Amino acid sequence: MLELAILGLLEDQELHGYEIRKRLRDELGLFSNISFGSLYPALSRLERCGAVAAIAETGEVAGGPVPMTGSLSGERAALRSRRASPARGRRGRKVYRITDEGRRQFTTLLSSESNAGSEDARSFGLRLAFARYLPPQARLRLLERRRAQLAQRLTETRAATADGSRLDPYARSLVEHTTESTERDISWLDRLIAAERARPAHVAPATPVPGRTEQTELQQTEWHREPNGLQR
Amino acid sequence: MLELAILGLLEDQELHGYEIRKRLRDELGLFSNISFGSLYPALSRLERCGAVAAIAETGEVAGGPVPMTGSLSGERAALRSRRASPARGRRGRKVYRITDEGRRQFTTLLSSESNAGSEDARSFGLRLAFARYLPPQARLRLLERRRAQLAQRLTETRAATADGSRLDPYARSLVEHTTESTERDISWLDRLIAAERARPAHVAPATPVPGRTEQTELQQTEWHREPNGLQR
DNA sequence: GTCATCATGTAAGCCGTTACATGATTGC
DNA sequence: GCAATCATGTAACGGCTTACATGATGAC
Repeated sequence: MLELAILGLLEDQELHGYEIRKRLRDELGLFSNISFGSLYPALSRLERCGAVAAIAETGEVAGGPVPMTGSLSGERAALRSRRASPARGRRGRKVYRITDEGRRQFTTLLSSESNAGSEDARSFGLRLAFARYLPPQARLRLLERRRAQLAQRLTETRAATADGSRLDPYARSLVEHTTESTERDISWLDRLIAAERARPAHVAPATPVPGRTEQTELQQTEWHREPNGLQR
Repeated sequence: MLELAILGLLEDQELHGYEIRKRLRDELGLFSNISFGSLYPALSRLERCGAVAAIAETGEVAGGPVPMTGSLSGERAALRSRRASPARGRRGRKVYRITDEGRRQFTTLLSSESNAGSEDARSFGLRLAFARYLPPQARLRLLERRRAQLAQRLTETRAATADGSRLDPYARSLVEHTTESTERDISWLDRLIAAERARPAHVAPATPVPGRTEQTELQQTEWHREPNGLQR
């Protein structure tokens, strides 16, 4: 899960850990504030199994300490730009780059429908965020699977709520609000699905392409966002 | 967390494990399908520390197998109604009842503002579902804390998204939808807060009272739900 | 010179999951 | 008789959090 997120971000560009965290938080809103305690170990794991490569940017001299990871990442010692560059050359900032193996893993993770039945909101959000790397049919399946799931939940909730419902006002308000949210999620998905269907099949071939081509198709569809008031 | 949910449900009536799971899923929509692997151990924990008491309803004879848990739950063997009752006397269905100690723990858990800063959606939902057991000021604080949190997240997201935003259409749609959802959550909270403020302070005293009295107050406030279309 | 921010990491633990094992009751 | 549902539990593990430890850089 976290691995998928990291690989997805690295598909676009090289990044260091701290920056990955920031992107996840500010840009995607996924994993709001993922902790370092899970981010760095994840990066280590990815590095260990060859999915990413680190280009150390340490201020230290080559033969220096380079503690525990020394024997593992030592072979990349040649690549460091020893504080030569101008732009805010911070401390031992390890910049990671995705490898071919990493790209392969990313694709596998992204399109894996192993957990087909039960996909939580975060998992779906993550996949959608990187949907541009999916082939069109897989993208459509992702959306439809999620839609079916939400629709089913809604049916079940309605069935359970239909009978009188002796909930107190707080619980009821919660349930109703949740239901409304789910309904909105579903109609949002319907818009996405419609846009996806409207896209000519031949535009994006099986090989994932980073963006641009698809932009027009999606954007000429009306998302009709009205600026709903929030001020207080 | 799970403990809080269980105690909250047991405040209302005696229940057995399987039924607790169902309520959580169908009624509150929280913990959608909590697994038995966490439910039953939680019940055991609660029983071990005296927060709940079990009234065994087993169909087995007293001296029977009663495998691994024998030494732990054996002392309640006296209380079983040996398939005497009429209504669908199922198998060894352990019905749990909350104790005074359990009620004390429930109050503590429910009103604990220890994790004040970061409260996730589920934790908030759970507390709101049992908000009727909170004294009015605590209830208001709960709502306002949540509101503040969402508002802040929104501000941060806007700040991060403001600059151009070179997100691809999928990621952008996701971010926009999330933002809208958060806005709706906030205005929902605003309605709840307003209703809470409108309630005369003397209606509900410090001691939590199960419902009824408060019903009228909350319901005369307009929640204005329009039946938003979902059919397909 | 000291404080906030950037930056990386380890250790312990919580809270939940899946998978497995068992068995009673009900309906066909 | 057999399957579906109800019902309870254990074992192993997963994924993320908090708390801790460290240190560089830049701003005031």
